[in-house]
Amino acid sequence: MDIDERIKLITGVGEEIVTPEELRQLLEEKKNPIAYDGFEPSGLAHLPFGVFRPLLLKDLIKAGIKFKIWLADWFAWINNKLDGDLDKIRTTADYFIEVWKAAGVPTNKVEFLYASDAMDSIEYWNRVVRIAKVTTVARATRALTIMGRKEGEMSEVAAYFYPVMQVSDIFHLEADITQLGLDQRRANMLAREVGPKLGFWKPVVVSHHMLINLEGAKEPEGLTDEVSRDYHLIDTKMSKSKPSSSIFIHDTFDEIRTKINAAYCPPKEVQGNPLLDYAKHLIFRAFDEMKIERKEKFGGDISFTSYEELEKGYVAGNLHPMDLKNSMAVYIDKMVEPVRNHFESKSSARALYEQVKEFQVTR
RNA sequence: CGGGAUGUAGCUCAACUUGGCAGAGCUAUGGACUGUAGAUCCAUCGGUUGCCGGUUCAAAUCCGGCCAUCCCGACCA
Repeated sequence: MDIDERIKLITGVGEEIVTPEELRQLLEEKKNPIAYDGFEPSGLAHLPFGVFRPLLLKDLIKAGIKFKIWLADWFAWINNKLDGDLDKIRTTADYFIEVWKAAGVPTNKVEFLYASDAMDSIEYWNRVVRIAKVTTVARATRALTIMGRKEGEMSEVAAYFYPVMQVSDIFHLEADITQLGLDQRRANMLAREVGPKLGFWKPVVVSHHMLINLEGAKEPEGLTDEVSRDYHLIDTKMSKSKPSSSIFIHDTFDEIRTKINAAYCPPKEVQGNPLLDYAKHLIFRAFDEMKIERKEKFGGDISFTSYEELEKGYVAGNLHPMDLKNSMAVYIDKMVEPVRNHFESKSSARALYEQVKEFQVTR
């Protein structure tokens, strides 16, 4: 595969790439550059994690990327996920791996690493301190939004370890590319700034889209300061901790249909519309065509072969929200089904699922 | 260790001074209106008033003790 093809694949994954020029240069230098994404093992797997992420990964692997999955157990601990109980977090990490296997992630091409395995390394902490020493308190404070919490929710000094440790991870994992969600932008930018100062490299940042939650992004473009934009993203993204506005890989077809039906979906409007968001980032990434069945009185069946075509039809009013919803439930169910089934049929997977589900309830 | 403040519905808070059926807003749920959702209107759910005891016919309210959180100070560095 030539460089242009590889770039095309990676560009398709990145909603933002810093910088495209550096990406090209990297691909020219390395046949198999290393990329990573980190996850706090917290609750049950939802669409962004169990469906979307594996889809992106498929293209990255195709492009020759060597991918490292960072199970950020210590980070979940710092962030008080699952009562800050490291045992529960470790169990959830194992469940996460199981989700990915079920989702068809080739485990021979992806490396799973636990953060806690690196924590007894003096080099790691030496690096953390060096990063902390070239980072101002103000800068670290701004980066705290990567924890997905707002200012009032954080009161522990431990939070300040989070961004510097995350930057340290990048160099620990020897990542040429940081391929995380757009909400992790601040840590990655910090790494680019700090890397060269400390004799490391400047990672290329390929940030993927954040799927929006079922309630939609209703706020009318608060173009104010950067922090409130971060907050807006935190409020808008599909989050495991807000079950009512998320779809999980364990949801039955009926549950999916009910949730989709209750989703925010203003007619003819694209901005902040979760249904259009899923069509673009899930359906057309996985399928070549989206078929929509309608009764004759509503215009009869219709089919779209690209997102652009669908969006055009929606804006023009040729596609009613309810028809889109009905079809969406079927397609999402199709995507979730293999993962859901895996946890139904394989007993060891089911046991993990049951445990993690318990953690949710206890919370 | 000491001083102060706070603790009431899932969330934000009223009611405490002067004891008398524990309330509002938001959220949630259900209807109305829309061929979805949202918005709007209507209705409903929601409570061991942090815990234990005391005074009283009657305690969220007054008194005592305890617990938790926050602020300030001291001790120790």
